[in-house]
Amino acid sequence: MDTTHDIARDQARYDAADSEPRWQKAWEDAACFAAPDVPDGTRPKYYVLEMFPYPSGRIHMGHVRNYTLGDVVARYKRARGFAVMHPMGWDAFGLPAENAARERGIHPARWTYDNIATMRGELKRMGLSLDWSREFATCDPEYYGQQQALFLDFLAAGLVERKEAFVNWDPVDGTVLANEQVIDGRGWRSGALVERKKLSQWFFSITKQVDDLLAALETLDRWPERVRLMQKNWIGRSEGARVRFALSEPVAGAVDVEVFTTRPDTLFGMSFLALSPDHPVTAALAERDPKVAEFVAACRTEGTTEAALETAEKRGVDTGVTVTNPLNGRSYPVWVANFVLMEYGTGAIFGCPAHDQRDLDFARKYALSVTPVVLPKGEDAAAFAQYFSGADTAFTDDGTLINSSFLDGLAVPEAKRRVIEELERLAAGQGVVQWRLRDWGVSRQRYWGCPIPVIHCEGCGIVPVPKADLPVRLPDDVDFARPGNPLDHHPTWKHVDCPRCGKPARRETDTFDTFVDSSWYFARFTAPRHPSPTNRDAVDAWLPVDQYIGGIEHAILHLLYSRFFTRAMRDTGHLSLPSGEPFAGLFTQGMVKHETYKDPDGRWLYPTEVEKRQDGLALIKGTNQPVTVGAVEAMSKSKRNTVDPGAIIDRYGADTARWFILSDNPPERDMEWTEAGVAGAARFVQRLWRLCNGALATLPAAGTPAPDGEAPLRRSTHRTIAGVTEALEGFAFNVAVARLYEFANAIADAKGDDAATAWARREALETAARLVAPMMPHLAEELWSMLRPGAGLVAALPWPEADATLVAADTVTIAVQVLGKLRGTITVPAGASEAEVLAAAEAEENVARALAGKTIRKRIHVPGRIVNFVVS
RNA sequence: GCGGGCGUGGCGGAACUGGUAGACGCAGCGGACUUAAAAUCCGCAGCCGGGCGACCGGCGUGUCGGUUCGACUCCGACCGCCCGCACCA
Repeated sequence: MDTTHDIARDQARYDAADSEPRWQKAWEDAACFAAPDVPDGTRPKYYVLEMFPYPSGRIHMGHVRNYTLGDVVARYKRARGFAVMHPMGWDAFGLPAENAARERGIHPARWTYDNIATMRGELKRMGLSLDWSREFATCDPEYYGQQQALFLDFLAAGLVERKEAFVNWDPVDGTVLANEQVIDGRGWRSGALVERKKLSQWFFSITKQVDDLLAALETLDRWPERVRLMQKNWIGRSEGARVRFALSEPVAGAVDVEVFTTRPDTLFGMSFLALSPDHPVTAALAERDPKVAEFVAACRTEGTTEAALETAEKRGVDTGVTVTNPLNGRSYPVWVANFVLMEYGTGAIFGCPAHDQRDLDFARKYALSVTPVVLPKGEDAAAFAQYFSGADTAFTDDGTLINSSFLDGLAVPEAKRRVIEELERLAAGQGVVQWRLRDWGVSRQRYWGCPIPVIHCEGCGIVPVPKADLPVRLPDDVDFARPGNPLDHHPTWKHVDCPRCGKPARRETDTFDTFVDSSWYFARFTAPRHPSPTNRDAVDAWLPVDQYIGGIEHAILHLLYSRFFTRAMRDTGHLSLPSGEPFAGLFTQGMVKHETYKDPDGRWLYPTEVEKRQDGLALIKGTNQPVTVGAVEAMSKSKRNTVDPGAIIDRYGADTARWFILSDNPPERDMEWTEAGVAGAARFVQRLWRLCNGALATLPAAGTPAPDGEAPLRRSTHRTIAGVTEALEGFAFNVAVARLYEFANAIADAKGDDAATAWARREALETAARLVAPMMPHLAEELWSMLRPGAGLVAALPWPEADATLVAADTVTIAVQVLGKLRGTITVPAGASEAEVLAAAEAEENVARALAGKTIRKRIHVPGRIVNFVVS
């Protein structure tokens, strides 16, 4: 290799490894990204937030994508004159830290804070314009202590309840399992069959706000439609009626059974009543009827896995008891059925097989009666009755009521109204709105979470920890060798005196669901060290978050809980936020995917282990062993199709990684990470730098007034400003990238060395530096410092303004069609009259040929766009 | 089953409010530079047909139909893929 040649080459290259840390330091020294505690009002505020990471150990490409998107927005908005809040922190409580403690003997706190240190370093290398002074981790006592204060206020305000609820109990490990730790009905670690166990737990009363949480979805016009839909479905509002059916004999004190139905209009088509296996009346019946008891026990043992639930056949058992339908006074059998859920409605239904598919399946199986009461439009009553003698498909649409006494002849909606009136008159039921959403259970029997600040006293009951005693800190000396919750078997921690009566009492040993931690962190960022949960001046000035960015996997729970929290915080005086909505704008980014590779033995290979040859064949690096190239899938450790962001930054620099991630496709879609794509991005970084470096010697001095003469490059410059601006405003980052590629081509093509072109070249290069800045901030600074030494940082510059007269074309190219088919184009002055345009169009050679011998019937002219001749 | 989204070259994708489909990039091909390679630069490139050629014609945005002077864009039906929810009464 020719060494001198190589050095010459290296000197003419942009060195990201040298440049990027330099500019990161320059931004830090100038405190470019520090947000004011309270915006001073001279500039509008803009709060950009990306979902904060769980400190799992290393950052991954999903983080890189997420934080790059947010950083583009933050830098762009800052340049547009906004006071920008762009903070970062850590969602630091959670199970993996406890697993590390159990598996490797590392304390959860140590593991977590070590990971945070690593990941903070990785994020800093990306050159993100974050205000690091606001950083916190949710496991900082300073943070979770304020969370405990919030909880106490919620408790006092009646937004918290204590109720019994089922948990997944692992009898071998003696521990509660999260749903994802239950695999095929067994504990993931012990393999023991998981039991449903009832425990007293804390609940946030999210259902108290359900109306507003649903209605306000309509106002979130900067949220993706599908997220709003998912929330809407999750909340699940349905209108119907509760109806009480008198039991033929009292059962354990109960004289009737209440059902919920959305189809009270079909009450005359009733065939049976079905109870959930978990219904209290079922429990009472089971005590005296072994058949019922046996059936209930059978339901308990299956039904745990979702797959089993889906495919489970409808089964039931007749209890021998009957109920009376309040409308017609007839008796119907009471069954216990496996498909009736205790968690929804009243845990009991009335069965109308003709108009509900599940009820029909059930009725056919047990030969129960089927009476049609809603006649489809245009159907003959007798024929319809005949149909139901054997049909397996229920009729669930609208129609006209039949066989229904006073409802006969009414349409379904009317019949519903009428029957509810009647039920209310009879005091046998009432119209109700039913919700699918249930209260949010927040108790977790775990160590690494925020302690729930209450004390259980035998005499006083549940006593809140006085605020002066907050935070209730997690003890450090915990034993993970024993199964179960370390807080529960800690020798001293839970033993405290009751704050009310002073007698020995017991601390709550449950900790909060980690979704609680992430439900208000965006508010805490506005005053992260404040001695109460929020500083009203700061939080009211900064909220709502103007642009929230993260993965679709949080579309329901995290966002819904946060929406609940801001409302609850408003009710308890911690913020005002009139809309109640924490996130005015939401953007959900797609996943980062990569090809998968396997060696001849079927083992997964990392992309770094694979070499792709020119002919497309893939081999294991350094060998001749063939590699099987598999599908492009979401990056995952198990499939080893991951690319380490650190390695990419080492090799190419952060700007290249950012640029590639933005350029590949629209940010809401899944992207494929490819080596060729990164290399292409790296090429552009060099090209832009070379374009600038190569032109430096010929540029006029900075600030020279524009000389006389035309330079077409100026039009490119100002059109690019307009184009990139429009693209960034619309989150079309891939389009912004394309405009900048075009611009680089235009700069390279403008070869003239006259004064006007040289001046335009400086303007173009300076503009390019500023327009790439949101996406490639380090390169932007480097270019700017070459073009304007000593002129400060791009990060502090306003966004370039497009000159409207240069954006507007002086000539326009107009397509000319004959009968809608393109026959040619003409170029005319921008202000040309219609007559001139039409004349030029008819004169165009190819158009003239197409028009020859035809009669023009109509001339359509859309100024600046098109001419179309209709001929015959 | 219910709800939602998406179908454009070899690939990712672009296209304002219905107005030149395929911008830009990746991969590819040809050329220049080089002893050679890398890097870089210049050029070609939807498909089919015709012409030595500048070019010309036809077809073309999942399929079929409709509205319109004109449809990737609007409407209807269908096909395919993806996502969410799901025994919710």
